[in-house]
Amino acid sequence: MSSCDCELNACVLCEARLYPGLSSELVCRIRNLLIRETYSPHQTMFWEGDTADFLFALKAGQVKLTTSLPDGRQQILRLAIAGQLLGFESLSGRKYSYTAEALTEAHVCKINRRDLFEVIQQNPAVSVRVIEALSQELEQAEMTIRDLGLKSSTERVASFLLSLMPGCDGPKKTMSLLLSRREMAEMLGLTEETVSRVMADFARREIIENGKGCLRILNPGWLRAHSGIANGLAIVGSWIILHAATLDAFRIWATDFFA
Amino acid sequence: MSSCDCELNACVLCEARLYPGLSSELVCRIRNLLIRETYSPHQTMFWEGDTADFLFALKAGQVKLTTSLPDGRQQILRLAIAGQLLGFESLSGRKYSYTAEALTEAHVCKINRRDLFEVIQQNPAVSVRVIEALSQELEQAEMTIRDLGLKSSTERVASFLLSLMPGCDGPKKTMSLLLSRREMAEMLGLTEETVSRVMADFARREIIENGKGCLRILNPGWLRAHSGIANGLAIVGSWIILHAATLDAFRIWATDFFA
DNA sequence: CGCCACTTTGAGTAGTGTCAATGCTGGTGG
DNA sequence: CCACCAGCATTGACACTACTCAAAGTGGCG
Repeated sequence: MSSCDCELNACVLCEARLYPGLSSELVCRIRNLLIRETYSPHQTMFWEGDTADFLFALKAGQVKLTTSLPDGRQQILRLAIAGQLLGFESLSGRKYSYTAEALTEAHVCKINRRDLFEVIQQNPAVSVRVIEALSQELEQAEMTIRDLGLKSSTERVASFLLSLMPGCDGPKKTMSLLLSRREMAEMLGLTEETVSRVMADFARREIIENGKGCLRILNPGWLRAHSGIANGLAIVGSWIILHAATLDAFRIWATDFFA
Repeated sequence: MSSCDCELNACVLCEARLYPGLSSELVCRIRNLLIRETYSPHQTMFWEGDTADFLFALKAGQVKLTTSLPDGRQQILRLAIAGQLLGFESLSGRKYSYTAEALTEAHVCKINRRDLFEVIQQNPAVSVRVIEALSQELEQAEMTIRDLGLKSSTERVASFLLSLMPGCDGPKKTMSLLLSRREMAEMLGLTEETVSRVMADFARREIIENGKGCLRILNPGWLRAHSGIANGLAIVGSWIILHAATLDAFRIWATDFFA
């Protein structure tokens, strides 16, 4: 595993644990099919509509994926982060369905269609990994559909801000906001002005505090309560889940109803 | 291939061409891992939040996939049609991220997690097929995101109606509309009343003609022109494409500009 | 026949989009 | 060094889309 010139460990396609039972020479041979590239901020990795020759694995950095309507209206599909794969269209030789633009410096490795096919055919473990990555992105996309279909502007901005926080509700520390108001708007299906108004409103209520390119969440609880995901009463599949705080109100309603 | 009791050909997981080079006995063994089921209209195949034990392949019929916000607002993610796979969450043993409800009588076969894993590990061709299915659904989901983020109510209804037509712009023949106004609204991120108004408007302008549960598109051209996908000028990636009709207007603008 | 679910339509309004003006900041060129 | 400019953000006034609430029409079914 150390006899060749491949040095990458952060890439989903490169990780040794993907190739269980393979000799280290073989692993290195696979690794050598990968092309390393670095993109600087604002640089475009590929354009929507270009023929999809490569599958990209993002090792570090953030990438913005956008698509457009013919008249120029633009939508950000999602922000890709380290560990994700871009350009699955390459597998079936279609065209990229979105434009990928680096937001930060971005380190990727890419693999061309033919090589990818070979690797997948020969290494079931890789296929499984790819399938899992794809299915998680699909699930994520479906959550976005739900949000765009159902949520108000306030809820959209609130859940967007929460999505920037690293999972856990850690201490209210400053984090970087790579997107401009316009880009946030393009991501949330709103206008620049609406986003600006909502953000300004949040700042006035001391829910957030925003500097240039950075942001501090002062009251994550408020955001959660107004992000449309936690309302005291949850309907999940065939289950109705009541938050303790809601229960009293429900009891009153119920006694009234059954009286 | 004919010596066992498997009789299915319409299912992506069952098709013999997926298993090139396998003996017919082996193909039959795989086929025997599949469980056939039939659902009647309005029957629920699985609920959002249930543990995902099975991957479903839809052989015939249409299925509605919905997800909800905790307060009950509901969003239709998409309509699944014959040939598609549902419930990829089963692969990683997660929970279903949506509820699947049959719109018509639906024939499926399902396979449990353990068996699925085995088939995938042993048959690269199956993996590739699954990856392609997934990546197409992801692309479809991304188009939905774009539409919900950017389009007006008229554009949403127009493109929805077009999506019901079988690709080609055939003769204006009657087709079935399985969704109620409420369901169309839940799919398009609108309200029942808005959808009703737009549809009534289309009918008054003789763009469509609607009976109960069916629909005839009289003027597909108008719909295309107002679906946000064809405006004479297209910006695709780094390319600017002008429709001939737009070219004159552009020339005028350009001469003016460079004067 | 009445009931029910679904659809259509109207009136009024809340929430966003549109347009325009202002201020701020960082970069550029004289 | 400063003047200038372009881009970004904020804010206000206003318009308009789509939502809300309400009422009435339609068709199927027991």
